[in-house]
Amino acid sequence: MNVKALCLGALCLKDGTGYDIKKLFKEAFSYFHSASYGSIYPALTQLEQEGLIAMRVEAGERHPDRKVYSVTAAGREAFVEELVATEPTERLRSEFLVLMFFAHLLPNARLAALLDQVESEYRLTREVLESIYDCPTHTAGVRFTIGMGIAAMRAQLDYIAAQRESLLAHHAEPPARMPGEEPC
Amino acid sequence: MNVKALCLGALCLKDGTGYDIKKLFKEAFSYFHSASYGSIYPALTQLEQEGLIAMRVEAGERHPDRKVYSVTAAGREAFVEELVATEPTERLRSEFLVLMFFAHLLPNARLAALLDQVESEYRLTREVLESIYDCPTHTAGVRFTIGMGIAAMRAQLDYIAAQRESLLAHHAEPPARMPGEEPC
DNA sequence: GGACTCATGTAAGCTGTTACATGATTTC
DNA sequence: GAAATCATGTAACAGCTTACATGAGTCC
Repeated sequence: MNVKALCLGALCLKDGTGYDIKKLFKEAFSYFHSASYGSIYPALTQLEQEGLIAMRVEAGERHPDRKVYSVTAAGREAFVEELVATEPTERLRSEFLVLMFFAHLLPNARLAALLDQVESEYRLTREVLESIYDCPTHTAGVRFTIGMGIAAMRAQLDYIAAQRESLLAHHAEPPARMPGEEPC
Repeated sequence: MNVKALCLGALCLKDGTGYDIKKLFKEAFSYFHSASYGSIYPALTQLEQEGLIAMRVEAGERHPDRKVYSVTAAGREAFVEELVATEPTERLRSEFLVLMFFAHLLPNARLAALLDQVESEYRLTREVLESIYDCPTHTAGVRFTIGMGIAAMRAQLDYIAAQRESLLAHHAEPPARMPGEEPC
């Protein structure tokens, strides 16, 4: 599922502009996907050319002109087809865990700062997700994704809190390793 | 941190071939990063040209010739510099959660199958991580990353188990929404 | 007056994947 | 005899990000 398909999906929920879709990526989608204007606007142009979405211009009085897109019947059908064919893959890309993997190469102060930073980012994400969880307009599926994010954030925060002390205390100690022992 | 930097990092742990590094990505790194041969081999060529790693050929008797790379002093320095300058960003890209977000567009059977599939993938990941957790050669940092993966997998498995019934029971029910109510 | 929000787009370029190409050895 | 593991690489392409370019309105 690329950005194009996700824009189509976003418009299946509600008509909107490229700007609106970007907001959706920053808010509801943010825990599991992201996209920049540089991919959203070209995607919308293409979708329109393919007849999967339709565009109307709303002249602005107190704001710039908006190009409001809405999904067509063909577009809705195409999106459902795409959904059904999509495999539930996941991939995490965490520079934080890369840094932790090589923690023995970092100064203690930097390590402590990293943990602080990530902790506060996780906390913020958790708070944002918690604040939108209870909205009555959410479908069960939407609520499931938000809840999944909250569960992950909580577990990761608990884990960091539990490990912090021992990690900083033992930092820079070489691993206990017998001569000739093979790494596993 | 791109694949090139991570190859350099891998060689800071232990000399090895491109094939060995790919194995590291499939095993120890797999929870938080990935890379294919198509990016690893060109990265090694470049790193060698830059003098950050050195290559020797081990003629194979019972296997193909291997190009074994090892990090140079300059390479080790460059890697530490890169590490210190790296921000602890994270991004998840989950097609699974996209599918769940649009669950109301999927048939019930497909939804149930998705949950089964993801559950068994999480369980497998958790088992693999648990099986490598106790190795005495791990640094504290490496153990932290493995533990983080285990904590996340456990939380996500618990969450799916807790939500499954109600999700499938209420599936396809329209969200309770008052006329004129704005989505949030 | 400054910062933030609303609003749309392009172009260059980075990064990485997939598919292809090859072939020996080892394990079941 | 089949499948998996070991081993190296290239080329085409997908896909996305960053930086640039522009400008009005609104809130503090």
